Amino acid sequence: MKKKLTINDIAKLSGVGKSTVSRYFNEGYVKEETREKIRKVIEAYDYRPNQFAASLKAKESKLIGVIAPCFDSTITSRILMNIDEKLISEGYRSIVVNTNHSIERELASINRLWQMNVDGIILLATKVTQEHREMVNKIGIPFVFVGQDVDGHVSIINDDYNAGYDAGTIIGQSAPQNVLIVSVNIDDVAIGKYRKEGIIAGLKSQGVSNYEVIESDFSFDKTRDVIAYQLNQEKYDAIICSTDRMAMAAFNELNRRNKKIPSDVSLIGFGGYDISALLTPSITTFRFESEYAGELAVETIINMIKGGAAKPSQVIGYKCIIGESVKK
Amino acid sequence: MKKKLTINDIAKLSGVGKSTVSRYFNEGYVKEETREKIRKVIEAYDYRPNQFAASLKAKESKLIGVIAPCFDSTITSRILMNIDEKLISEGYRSIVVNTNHSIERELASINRLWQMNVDGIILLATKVTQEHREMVNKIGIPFVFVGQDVDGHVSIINDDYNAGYDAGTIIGQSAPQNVLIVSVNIDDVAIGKYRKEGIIAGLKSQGVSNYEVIESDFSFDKTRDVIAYQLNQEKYDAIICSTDRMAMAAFNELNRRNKKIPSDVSLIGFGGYDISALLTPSITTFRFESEYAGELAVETIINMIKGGAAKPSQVIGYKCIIGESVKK
DNA sequence: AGAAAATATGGAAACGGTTCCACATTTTCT
DNA sequence: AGAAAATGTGGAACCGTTTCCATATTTTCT
Repeated sequence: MKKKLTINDIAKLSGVGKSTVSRYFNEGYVKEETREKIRKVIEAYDYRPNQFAASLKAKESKLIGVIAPCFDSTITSRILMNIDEKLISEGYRSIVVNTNHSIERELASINRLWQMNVDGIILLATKVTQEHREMVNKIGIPFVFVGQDVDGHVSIINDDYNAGYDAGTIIGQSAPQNVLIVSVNIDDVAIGKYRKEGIIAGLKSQGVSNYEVIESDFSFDKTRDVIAYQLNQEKYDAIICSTDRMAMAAFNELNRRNKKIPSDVSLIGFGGYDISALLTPSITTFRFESEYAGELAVETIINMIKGGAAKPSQVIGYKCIIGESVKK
Repeated sequence: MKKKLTINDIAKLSGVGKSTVSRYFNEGYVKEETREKIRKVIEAYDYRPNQFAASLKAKESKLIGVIAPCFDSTITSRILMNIDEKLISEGYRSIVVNTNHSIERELASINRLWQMNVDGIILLATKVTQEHREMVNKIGIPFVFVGQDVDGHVSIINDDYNAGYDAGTIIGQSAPQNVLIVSVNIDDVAIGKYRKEGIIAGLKSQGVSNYEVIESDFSFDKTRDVIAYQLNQEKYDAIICSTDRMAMAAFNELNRRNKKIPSDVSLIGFGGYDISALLTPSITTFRFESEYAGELAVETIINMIKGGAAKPSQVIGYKCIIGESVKK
């Protein structure tokens, strides 16, 4: 393993002081002539300054920590990709951490990122606890929550209530006899509360009051079990699922029971997963502008880093992708 | 923003030298009594040593760079998740970078990670160029390729030929008249060459020689277009797709044409995506042991870091997940 | 009991950069 | 032309750690 060159080596090789080389990289005064000498050496040896050493003395590390609950959700990867993209275009780098839905690992990750001197942290949140708030206050670096509204903190949130309302309305318009709403624990306030409340309000707006709410988690298997159990108890002709993955579980269970969508049962989901469009029939779903969420998160955090005042919470929109899964 | 404490502050606060505090963290001689004093201070102020500063002096950064072509593939997130998991359990951290399928960004990422002093890099590879080889040689840190066999370098590879062979055999046993193989560019040697060659050999083993190979990329849209075009030209009663996403494109196109699977056309894919099982009919697919690939990659790279001799390439297995998409 | 080994500790020198400062050279202004 | 301003440069200090070394102190051995 060849030894890595340092700024000192470059300085010697090009016959200038190390501070001049440093300035070369950080836009300080360097004469064109000197600049050229340094450029040649750097190119010849393909030298790159060590980021860690740089951020040790400089206040900025140009590093943003991004914490995600998982990598295997369409939405998550969509946001992640856009955060990454935008971050790079703004001259930052990202460190992505996967917590695999563990709250402890989430908190531990915040600490680890902090140790790494990141300039800020973006958290793709599902459940925000008191501990989160305390930790955010403690570390005192710019922090942006995506997906959950955390009062007193900066967050980028989906317009969950209204998307829910629209979904409820669409299902309501199909004049269902009995609606099953598959939601999640209220710990996830955005989905378990706002989205759900929107759905219910939407249904009511169409005069539908015959509905039942059951709770699942985001997993396919659990959701299918929960729905299967519920379908054994009672008859439904419409199912509203909190995410597309959950809608897929419903889809699967309905297929298994030979229920036709939408003639027997209408189905609707949230997320705008690509696959929703692939199924036959395709599933009506709500797609949040996650690309925009990623971008906005980056803009917001960079603004905070630069000392700008941040608005506490910003809402991103959605659009309905109409499929064939709702009865006319 | 509260000022971050340094090891010096901790040393003063607990009345010991900073080297003692350092030893406290790095298992050196510290008397139980002293240890206790330090522990108290650290806990009171919730101090954590700055990783960057640490890795500046110490040879190890305990950081592994992981480069992925995207985040939105089932396989990728599966591998990523396991790499992460295993890395943490081994006392390392990962820096995950998404290159969004851009070769330039891939090369740039290698450089960036190198600048960050990572102890090693794991690359989830699709296409490996000469530049890759040169760069790997240049940076001289442990490097593991996952998914592609790179001669002279360490790689973890799928048993593509045999999986292909089995797929070919299964389709071959259904005695098809005319088979369409949807492959990818040979730049992706693993899939575009070995997997394809395995498929063809498998078909031949069952006496099938009536097949055609077309080329697509990994995207849904392109693949559907390519298949649609081909179906306009000729009649096929079996389609073998190189990935499940591509199989989904075929699925979609066949549905659109009212072709029944498997009675009109048999369909088979690779990857073991969850959704393959959800479709009706479910699609027969080959699932590589990607969890194991992740683990193995980590074991291998840590072994290399510790100076152990690494075997050039290790093959991971697969299993066939039988669906209902192949005619008996 | 005395020597050798093991345990404990703090000071100082790295690590590879950035930045402050003092000073030299060039350009611009009146 | 001379002063002021802008440009250019190198040395030294510093960022927050680890590690080497010198030096105590304690334990173990013969």
